[in-house]
Amino acid sequence: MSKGITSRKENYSQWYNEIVSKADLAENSGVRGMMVIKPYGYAIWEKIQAQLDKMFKETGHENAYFPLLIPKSYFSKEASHVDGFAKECAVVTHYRLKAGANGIEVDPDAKLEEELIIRPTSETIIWSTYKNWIQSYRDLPILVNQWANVVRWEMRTRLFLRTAEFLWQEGHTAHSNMQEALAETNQMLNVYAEFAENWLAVPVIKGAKTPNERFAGALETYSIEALMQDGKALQSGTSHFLGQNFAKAFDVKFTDKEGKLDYVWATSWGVSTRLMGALIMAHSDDLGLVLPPKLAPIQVVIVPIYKSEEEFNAVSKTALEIVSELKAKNISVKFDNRDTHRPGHKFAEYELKGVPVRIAIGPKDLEKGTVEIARRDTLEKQFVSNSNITETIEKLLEDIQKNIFDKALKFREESTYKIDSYEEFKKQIEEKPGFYLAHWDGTPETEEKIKNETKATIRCIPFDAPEEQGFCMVTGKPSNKRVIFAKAY
RNA sequence: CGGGGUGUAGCGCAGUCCGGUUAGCGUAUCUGCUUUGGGAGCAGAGGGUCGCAGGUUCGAAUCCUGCCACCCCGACCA
Repeated sequence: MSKGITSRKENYSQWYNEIVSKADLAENSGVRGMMVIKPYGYAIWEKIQAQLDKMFKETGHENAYFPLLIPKSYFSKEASHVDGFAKECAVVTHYRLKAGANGIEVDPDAKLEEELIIRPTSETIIWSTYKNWIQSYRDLPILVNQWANVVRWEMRTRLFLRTAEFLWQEGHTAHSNMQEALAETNQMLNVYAEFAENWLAVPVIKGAKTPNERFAGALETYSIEALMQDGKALQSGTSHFLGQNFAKAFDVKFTDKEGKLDYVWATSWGVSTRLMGALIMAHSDDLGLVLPPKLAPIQVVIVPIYKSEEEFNAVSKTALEIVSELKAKNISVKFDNRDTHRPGHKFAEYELKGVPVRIAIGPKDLEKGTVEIARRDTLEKQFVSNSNITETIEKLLEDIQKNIFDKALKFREESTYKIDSYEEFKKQIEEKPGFYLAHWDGTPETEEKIKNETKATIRCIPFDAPEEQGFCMVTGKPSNKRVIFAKAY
């Protein structure tokens, strides 16, 4: 492994790529735009999954699984949905190969009568199924989630941030009335925000998308928006209020308490492996990945320092005692006893991989009855007496979790600007990318004009934006709250 | 799909303009010895369809033709 990585200042996107590859998170595969998630990266994703899954179940949801392939006819039932996804769908047209003149080839006799779409999202197959599940208000609500992969044929891809195939969860719920569906949409956005802030340690802004940025087929799209260290926004989770659009498209009606037929109300919500991108870009530094302790596959690593075999044995004895103490406290710990690498190499390696806490034990420590404890986020080191190790580490893990959140929040606050002049906006968003709070006249035309001229888009209309009379920075028309503009991933 | 670029050892590259030893360097790998409190040192070894297919030539990584792949920049997007 070559030493060091490109600094953020030097080349931010190269820095990102190097962290992904050198921290062993993922790599490109033989299929353009599709990634291999490596064991260390997948271990983080599993932790993300485990926690979200728990939160979904706590809010009454159940997991299920729907097919990967969707008949083209299902897909085309909801008009705006088709418009939104048509250009990035992979299509299955045949079901057999045969040996041909140039090796293996598609058997032209095995053409499918109806072509199948590889799901870019599952609303259509799910609503065609829900039709059979729902007759009465007694069948509602349906609160289902699925963990799955989806394919969107992206032209330009980046590991985790935009890949042609990605892993995600998609929740699909059905309700008997609008209020309940809207409440669900809100609830799940709150679940995402809580997860982002308390687990990923990434502060997010909750808000509504403008019509331009809405999910294809939704009446409302809510999102959580995070700010990355280069001043670009990353949409980190979305929750959609679908109204009765899909129920109408798939003819899903139920009989209410009064015996009247009505269409079912729907929501859908998802987060993806893109969260890994958020995690990386929010906290990491020029030495490598920085992981929040709550999601780190290895929370503590122990590096032995020794010359002779006797020294190694003595150090190991202490190390193994610490391992069992920490394990008893449910802290994941690795004792790196490889003899093939020297301590300095290991230090650098675990910094690159973002392990939150490192313990080094050598002969000098054994004499003094101490160990050296280093934290990844601030790089501070301290010597701690053997009797206080577990306690110190428990506190340290909490501190690190909190500290990286605070740091990210401070960065976001310092990179958020109120702006009223469009001229100023155009200049500043180039020089100092970040969140720009500005008045907007509410029209898609103005939003489009700003996008074309600056590449910045409205990330969301924040829920907590205070009422404030002002004037659209472009057209001068009246506006009563500020929206967030930023360049986005 | 438009514009630009690159394909040479696992990875990163030189060599290509101007054809000519056995295709080289860094790193990684393997072996041995010395090392081990911040990415070890020395010595030795292994590893190549030079993107693919044709052509020109006594001779092609190098020149010509066609094809393929990947990367960057745009249009589209979680």
